Amino acid sequence: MDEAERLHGLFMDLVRTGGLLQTDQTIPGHPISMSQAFALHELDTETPLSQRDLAERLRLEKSSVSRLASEMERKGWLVRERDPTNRRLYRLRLTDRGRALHAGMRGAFHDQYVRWVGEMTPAEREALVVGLTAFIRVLGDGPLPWDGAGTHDRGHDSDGT
Amino acid sequence: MDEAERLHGLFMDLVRTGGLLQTDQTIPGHPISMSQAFALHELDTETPLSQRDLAERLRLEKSSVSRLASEMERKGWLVRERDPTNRRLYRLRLTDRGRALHAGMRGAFHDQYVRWVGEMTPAEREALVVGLTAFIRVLGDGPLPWDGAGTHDRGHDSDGT
DNA sequence: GCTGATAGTTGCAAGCTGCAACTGTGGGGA
DNA sequence: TCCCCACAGTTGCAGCTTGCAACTATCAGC
Repeated sequence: MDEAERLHGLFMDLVRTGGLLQTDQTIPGHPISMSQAFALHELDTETPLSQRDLAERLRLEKSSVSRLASEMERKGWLVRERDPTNRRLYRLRLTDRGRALHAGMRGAFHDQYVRWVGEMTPAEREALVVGLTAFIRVLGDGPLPWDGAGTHDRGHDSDGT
Repeated sequence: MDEAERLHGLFMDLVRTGGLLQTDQTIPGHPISMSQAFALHELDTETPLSQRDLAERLRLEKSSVSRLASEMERKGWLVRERDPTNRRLYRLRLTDRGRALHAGMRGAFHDQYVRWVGEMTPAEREALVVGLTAFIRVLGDGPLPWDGAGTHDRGHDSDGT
């Protein structure tokens, strides 16, 4: 079996074991969706992003991000102030509350990560970091297979409709 | 920065770069959802599973799997025959068509995996396989942080409702 | 035969997403 | 200066998937 094959299996397992199919992923104790959590992560920096920027990073449609940001603002996790230089743009900035939430989440996850890391050998840890880093680098280069990058029109219609 | 911290960042990147936030993930050329694709993967074995089994592996609610299986049957990818020994159970079996679809998908992905693997050094490839294998092993042991495993009732309501 | 457990189904509501159409702002050319 | 186009963001709409709860069917044990 070649390495590509093995990777395929590994990722299937990862998604399966990680329960990544569920759509309601929330963080224990926090009524927050996956997207919101990632937005928190992306926005917890010095330089404020625009919604367009955020959409790009999250790989979401601008309208989704619009709603996302709106909801997060409603919850008091961020503020949307217009960029004085270009009033078309928003400058999304986390509030203290937003940063605190992010920190809390990080903490909660940290424990879990420590537990996981603790169950791996040093060699495995090292391998995971190295391998994953490389993989993400490679991932970022080309288009993704599920981005419709390829053949949305190949002949064989395997559907039974 | 400790290793847990680094892992956290890596997984954030993985989800982000992998575009795992989108919900409409489909395979190019095949009108198939993520869950269906994984079901195909799980069912493409010798021993037929019951819907309950499939639900467990996919970490989905039985009702979701019921609909999933029903839809896949409608598309002609599998048949649901009752287990003669226990007629409460279904025995989900892929049809030839279902297996062919799975094989086609594997093929399509294979190309992508080969491309990815091709852009990594042998050491990185090896590391990814080793690290990911270990991680999945560890993942499978304990509960997942987003399974509501913990505190759905901790005091501090960070929500602003 | 009755009771309780288990597998699966269905009604219902919720959440998130993309697309298309629309508003508001900014920049450049006539 | 005025007009037209590009770009950021918003909203209406429909689609898809999910979980929960209530219900049916089957089976096992008393």
